[in-house]
Amino acid sequence: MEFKDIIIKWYNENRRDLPWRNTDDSYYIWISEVILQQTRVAQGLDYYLRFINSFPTIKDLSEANIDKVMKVWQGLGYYSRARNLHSAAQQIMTDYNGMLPRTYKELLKIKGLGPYSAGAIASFAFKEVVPAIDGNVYRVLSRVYGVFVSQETSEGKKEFFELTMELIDKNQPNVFNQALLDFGAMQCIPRSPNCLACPFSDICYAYRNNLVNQLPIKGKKIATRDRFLNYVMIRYKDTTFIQRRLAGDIWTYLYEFPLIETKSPTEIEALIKGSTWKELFGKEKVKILHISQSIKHQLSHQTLFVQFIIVEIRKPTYYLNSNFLNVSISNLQEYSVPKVIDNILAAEPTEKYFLKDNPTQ
DNA sequence: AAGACGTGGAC
DNA sequence: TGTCCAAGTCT
Repeated sequence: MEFKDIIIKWYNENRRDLPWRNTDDSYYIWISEVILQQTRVAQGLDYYLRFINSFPTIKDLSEANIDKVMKVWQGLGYYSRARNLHSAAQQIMTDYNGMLPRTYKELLKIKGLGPYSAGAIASFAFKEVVPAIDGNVYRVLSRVYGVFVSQETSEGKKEFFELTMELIDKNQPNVFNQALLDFGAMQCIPRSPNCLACPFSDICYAYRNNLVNQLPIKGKKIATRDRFLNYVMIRYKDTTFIQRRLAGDIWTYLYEFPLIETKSPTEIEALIKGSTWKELFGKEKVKILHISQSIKHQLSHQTLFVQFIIVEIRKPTYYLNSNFLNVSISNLQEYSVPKVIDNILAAEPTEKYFLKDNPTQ
């Protein structure tokens, strides 16, 4: 049996039943592919269901408020995906007559779709004979065929693309590509794969040469830096102040409380003396209600130390009113916030500082 | 071309 | 506890 026959046979016996595989609608396949970028099925499944329920068509998505889209995406990470989906939907309405383009080449022009996703959509939805090469495919092919060039180099990308084109089943590229994905995700897994139960064990280069743990060749790891985020949750009557994060940093378009970022852990006394505090509050009286513990939150290449300072004011400054959104505490949940803020709001009963009968009032 | 961009599960 | 890394893309 050829490679394609073995992997498709394995797929027919082991495939996962996933909602985006029970549809031919390219919109749903598109959404699923974007959600699954760098994201496990278990993590993305609920988001997929909520997303297509909230935005059933491209038109719905294109007409939706970006804040609503971000709210549905809240907690999933890599938020540029949600922004790109939204703007791509508008791009498709104006430039593509409301229909997702049907070829790999045209799909590459859609915001948020790179070589993998364009190949996945082109093959899954439109049966185009084109590879859909992701981390799973790199891993399977590098092991079975002993490919030692890193996938991150342009040389490696070319080599894997050509190898996949040789192996692909031209009569059913959709089944072949999905089979390769599932095989990598379920059988040829990164650590401790069960090679004894593998249909390729007799031909697998890595298994025969005891190199399963050395392949695929992985790039260098990235350095992480520390950041210290001091959030000032302001109580003004039954409202608080938030702002939307701008582009150029983490969490673009998510909301957050007034932020004082420092280069090192900083005591409240120092924060009060700083310029941001003076900007926020001017000469108004500020009553400290609560200071939370510092929460450590790990991003892919930043270690965040996040602290909440809950304060009460009698009168907002002009600066506060003009630079922040004044929202009722009961409406706070309508706004998309980073996971770490959501976690703190859930863990600490912050609302109690906003209750009318609060003894501190 | 290399670094930025989230989060959570597994070991 | 720390490290890896998962259906990648963008700049």
